[in-house]
Amino acid sequence: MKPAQAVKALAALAQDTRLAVFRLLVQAGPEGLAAGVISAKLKLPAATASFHLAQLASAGLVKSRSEGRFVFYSVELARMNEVLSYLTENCCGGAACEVAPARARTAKAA
Amino acid sequence: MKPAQAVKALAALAQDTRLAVFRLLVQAGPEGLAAGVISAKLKLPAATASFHLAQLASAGLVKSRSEGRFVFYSVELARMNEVLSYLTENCCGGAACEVAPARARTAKAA
DNA sequence: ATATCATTTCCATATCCTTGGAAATATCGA
DNA sequence: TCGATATTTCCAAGGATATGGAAATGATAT
Repeated sequence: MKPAQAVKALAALAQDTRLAVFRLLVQAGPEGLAAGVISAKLKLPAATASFHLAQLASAGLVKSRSEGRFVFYSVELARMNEVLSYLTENCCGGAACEVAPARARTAKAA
Repeated sequence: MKPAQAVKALAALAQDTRLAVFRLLVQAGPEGLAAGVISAKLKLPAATASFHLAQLASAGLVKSRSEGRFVFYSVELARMNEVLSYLTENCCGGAACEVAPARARTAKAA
């Protein structure tokens, strides 16, 4: 996963409404939820929900499937995994993140 | 970790320059790097680097320590861990995320 | 004290993001 | 076909973020 993709995925999750949508879809499982159900559950105007779902989809974090006039959205766990891997590999000391509870000591450097 | 904090941390990382700064600091290890070194390495104006460092600090992802007229920034791995935990617990099917891997390219694991 | 260097704050600008009503599109049922 | 329902696209505010020059702050050595 390239940094640009990681940034896009992180940005997709870095917003209250979208994070709520994503969490809802995680709970919903593989079948996902219809767009209308999502906007109803989160009390969002349809246009707003649609906008955020499009963002999440564009980041590869959710996928959509049409069923009649409904559009079901569900999470792409594989993508989420890639994001987590990216963060673990690039933004922690590798596996160190699990191990080091971070309590650095003072030192000098140049 | 509350959703609001998670959003803030994710937003801090969801920006090219800041992600680059953070990754640089991860590589730098516990001693961190002086603000000037960071802006030099990433070819950023001092004001810009300072702005992004403040964002990261405000999200709790980095901390700063003054040494003379230098200010060293270093990562807060514990915080990063919290973010990863949050994502794993809330944005995957719990442990399910580990189990459903990406068949795309899982080349570099640690 | 003063010149110098490191960093931050101030501020204006440009750009991107979010929101949601209204119109458009698509599907179903009768 | 018509009318109701589901969802998306269009669009226009309003708000939030990013950028970087310039001034302010803080620290050091001489």
